[in-house]
Amino acid sequence: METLTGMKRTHHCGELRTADVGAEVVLAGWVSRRRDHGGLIFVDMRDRSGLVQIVFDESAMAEGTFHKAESLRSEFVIGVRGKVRARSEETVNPKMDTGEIEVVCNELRILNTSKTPPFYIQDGVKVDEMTRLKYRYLDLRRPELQKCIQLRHKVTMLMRKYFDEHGFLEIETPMLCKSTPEGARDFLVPSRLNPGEFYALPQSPQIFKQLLQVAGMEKYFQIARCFRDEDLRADRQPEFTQLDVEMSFVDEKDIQTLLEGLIKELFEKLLGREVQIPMRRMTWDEAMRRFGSDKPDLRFGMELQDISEYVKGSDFKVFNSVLEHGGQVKVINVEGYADIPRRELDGLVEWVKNYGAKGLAWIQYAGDDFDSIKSPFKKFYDAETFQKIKEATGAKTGDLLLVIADKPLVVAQALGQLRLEMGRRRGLIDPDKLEFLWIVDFPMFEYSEEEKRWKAMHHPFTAPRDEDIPYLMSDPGRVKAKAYDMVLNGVEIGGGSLRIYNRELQLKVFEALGLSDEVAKERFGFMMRAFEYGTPPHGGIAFGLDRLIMLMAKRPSIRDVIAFPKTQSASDVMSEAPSPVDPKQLRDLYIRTTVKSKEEKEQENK
RNA sequence: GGCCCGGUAGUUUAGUUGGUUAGAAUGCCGCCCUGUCACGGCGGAGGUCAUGGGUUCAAGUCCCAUUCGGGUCGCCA
Repeated sequence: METLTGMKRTHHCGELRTADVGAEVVLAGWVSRRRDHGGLIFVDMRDRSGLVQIVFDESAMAEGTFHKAESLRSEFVIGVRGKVRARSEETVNPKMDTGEIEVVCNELRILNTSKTPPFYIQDGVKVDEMTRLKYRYLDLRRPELQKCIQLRHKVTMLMRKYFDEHGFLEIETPMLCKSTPEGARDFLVPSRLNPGEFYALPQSPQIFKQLLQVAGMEKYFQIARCFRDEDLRADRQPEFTQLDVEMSFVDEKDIQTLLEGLIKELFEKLLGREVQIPMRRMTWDEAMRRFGSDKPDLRFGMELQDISEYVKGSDFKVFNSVLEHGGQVKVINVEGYADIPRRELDGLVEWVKNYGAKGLAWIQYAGDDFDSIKSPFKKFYDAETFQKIKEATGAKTGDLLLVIADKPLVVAQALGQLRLEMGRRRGLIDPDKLEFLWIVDFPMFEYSEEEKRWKAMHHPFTAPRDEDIPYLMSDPGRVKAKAYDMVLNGVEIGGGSLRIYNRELQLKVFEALGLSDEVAKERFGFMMRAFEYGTPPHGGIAFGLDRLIMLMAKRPSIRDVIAFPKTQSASDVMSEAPSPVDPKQLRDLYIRTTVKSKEEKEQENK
């Protein structure tokens, strides 16, 4: 094994160009590929800047050096001293950034060898994700993942600069916190010094950032790690990072404008994409009505339309019963798809059931006359009704209406999802578009059927609209909150609100949520005490950093922009966390487990 | 917790109604090769068919359970 002593790196591989021809350079990096022609060996050498071709010419170098070059294998770590040379016209490689030059080696040091890697270190490799995760440090060598991690760095650097320039202080908040079971499940941390008691890892720094406003910090931000012990998704990890912001003496507009400015800078400076500000705003009610979602994807139309008034009062029992019970009948128009295969329709009927709908109907306007219209409820209505629906929805001959009848929330959910699915299937979604918007006027509460009580839609510190305060107890469903989400292409990337800063109002909201004085005091007493000492009006927002970077990098999974992500079962296949611990560790923590270990279960099965 | 998809050389995979020695590509190893860039030529090694059980004369293939990975519903204030 050799060292770098006396060999100081002068350049990075990927940055060499024709302008460097003639220069004596020293490079360090990995062997990406080796092409051995006998007396002539080419090596594609890689560092984080890219690739460059190194030439080893037997006739033009020391015998020992050439011999060493023959022993090179994939992912060996090497140091190369050599001269940059222009390639002759026929040997230029237009596919490489450095393809017009090559480096003729005159000194080679093998700094480390490598086992043959389990997969190519190359973009676009088709490898099982588990293998990639097990060898994450190799996967991360691939240029496309290097770019993701580099982008992430640039994003956080720019965020820090932006907030610093706007007078914000970056302040760290504790990782060991008080557990507040309202909301997501907490990760718990046992306390050795306080037997039987537990900390929780923060689901977000929410309470602390509000207390920092009480503390007079006025403008706070943090790039904060958060933890939620819930099931994972392609865009959800048990630990994730959020850009957390809170400020005093502001209104919604101030916060939205600040964040619009940040997003604009991020997309323009890092991606060269223009962002129009101010962004459009849409109320939650409108978004649900038109798109069936509180995070509508505005890259295409196909809006939900209500046809209840045209189909009511017929002999069709399904619609009647829905309409009599406060439901609605809504449609989306899949343009030009009246000739949808019956098999696909049947598939969609099953598909919508995943989203709570009991079924799906349709109208196929296959031709201009009544005879050519196909619909499962055709026999219950006359030609005029179908004509009216056609006009009201703006459907044309050749179009397909997909119909869902149910309670408004179910219609929104199922038809909203169906809209997205049909948008994808029909290729209506332009992947290059950027459609930002703010969703505002969220409901303050949503009713939990499971728990038979009202729950905070955002969180219990969100301020209700002033005019709705009288209805907090009498009609919680009509209370709207001073809350807002930023949505990009159908993905919620950030959300925030103005907070309650009045102690009495906060207690009232706790009451509306069914938290008894005692429970509220036990969980949030320290916050209520703080609120007795001059809390400024304040509000803030949090952005999902991982999700934002995933979208910026156009990656299908959040895992691609996190250096060491977890699998869907929240484990790390590389380090094999979580794992059983030594019984002594548990004794120190006064913890006795009743769960059988994996090993014990295996023994039992045998 | 529910539903769906998947696990076959290092990697990506083929494998028919259950039937001979599980086939290919790539990677790997050896030899040859001075202009390749997915270099080429010749030769070679490499398989717990995820695990356990069952059906059968016979299981990669059929059945059950488990496990791991992925997607999703619930969940995610």
